[in-house]
Amino acid sequence: MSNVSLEDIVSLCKRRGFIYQGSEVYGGLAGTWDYGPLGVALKRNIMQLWWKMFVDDLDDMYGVDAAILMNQKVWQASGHTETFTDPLVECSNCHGRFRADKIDTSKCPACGLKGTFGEPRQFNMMFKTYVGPVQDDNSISYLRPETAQGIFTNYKNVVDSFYPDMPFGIAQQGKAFRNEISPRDFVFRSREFEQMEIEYFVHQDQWENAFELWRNRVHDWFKALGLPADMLHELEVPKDDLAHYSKRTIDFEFDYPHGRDEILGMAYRTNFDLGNIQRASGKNMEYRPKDGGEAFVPHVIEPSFGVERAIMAVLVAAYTVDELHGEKRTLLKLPKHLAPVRCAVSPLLKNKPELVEKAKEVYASLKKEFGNVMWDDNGNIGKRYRRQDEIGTPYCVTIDFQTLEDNTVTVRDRDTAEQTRVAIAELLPGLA
RNA sequence: GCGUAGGUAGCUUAAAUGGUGAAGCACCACGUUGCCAUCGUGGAGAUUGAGGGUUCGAAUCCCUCUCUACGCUCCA
Repeated sequence: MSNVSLEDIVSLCKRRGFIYQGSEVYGGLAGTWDYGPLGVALKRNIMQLWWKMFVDDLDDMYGVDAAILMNQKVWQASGHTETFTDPLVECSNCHGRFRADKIDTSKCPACGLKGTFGEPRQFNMMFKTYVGPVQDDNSISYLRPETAQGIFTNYKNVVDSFYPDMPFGIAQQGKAFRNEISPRDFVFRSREFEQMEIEYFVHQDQWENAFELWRNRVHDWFKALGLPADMLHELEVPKDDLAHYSKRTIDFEFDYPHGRDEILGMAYRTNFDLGNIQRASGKNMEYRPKDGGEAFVPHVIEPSFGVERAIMAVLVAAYTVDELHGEKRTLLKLPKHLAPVRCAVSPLLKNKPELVEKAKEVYASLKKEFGNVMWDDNGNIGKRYRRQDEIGTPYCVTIDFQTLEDNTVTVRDRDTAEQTRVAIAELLPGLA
């Protein structure tokens, strides 16, 4: 378990503009969260890092961005339509829940009492909607409950356009929607969330190699997020618990404030999905090796990342309370490439026009270079430092009287609170 | 969805058996302040989660809804 409470994280996120309750002015909407200025910056930094690590920096990866609304046949072929729309009944005594079409509803199979079931209700994890003006069975569509199918449905397109060597992968980032029974634990389980998913296509004989390859890449990812190894755990999902199409799954877990829980999952899904599409669509999903070898329907390794779960882990790992000059201080020790604000610029005193003017110059030049630079002349210099500590700004640049004489500034380090004098000309490369 | 506990200013908390809703921090303005939450003055900010009811009078009592936390349940 981590030593920070979920309450601390939620409070800081709201107070400092990271994450707010969705629809808050109207009393909220369960399972939805809105990102404020700092939150969206952190989120984008994380997603961009992922894209760079797993698409741009690799030779065997292709990116896609599929539509959220998909032909309902996608969800029929994948099994979601069937498995997400069961009629359920609940026992009013023991609260056991059962498929109304699978049991004798006159008696509860769990507690044995009679007449405890009410009317069966459709329990549908997929958000249903109608596409087009006519609302009938043919126009039904769903908000995707996972992004993976958008990759599978484009597998053939990517092969036809690029004819990549096997193995190769397709990556996608995007929203997914699930009507969770009980959203819980801040952004950990919500009804609208963001996934980053990869389907890595291999010949069946190669799946174990690919599994290890991605297992290592996942650990590189954790390292890039600055997550300490002792807060991360691999859970080898027991054979009995595996989905019927999976031969092996590892849940990567993190020590969240609410307990040890999944941060991402990695599954060997065999050729279940492409096989389903081939059957349902009648299109040939076979890959023809360039060397003239036998054609085959590729198997896949699927590393599936949750953005919000990564954000939460990053915040939890970064959240630190220490003591500085006899005062308690809260800081986020975010990796600097993830920090929402790269650096803050301040005049030592805001009522000295010559300091303010010089500081504005420095601010403008840094802003031009990094973009995410914050101007702060509120209160006194100590308060500004503490405020920046709390949002994880790695550096604070202060323009003082010596700056006016020799064009040097002080750069104050978030973690050590140490200050060093740096020539303005050296500032850009120093902060990069 | 079920059970339990809650929701008071941006945050943290006060408000005796129903009787004008406060404070600290944060925020804004002015002054002060030569390097780690200075000090002073002034200001703004709350139909007490929403809606209804009881009452002369409701943050407080009742009902409905909503949101959050915890336990079940659920969980590609």
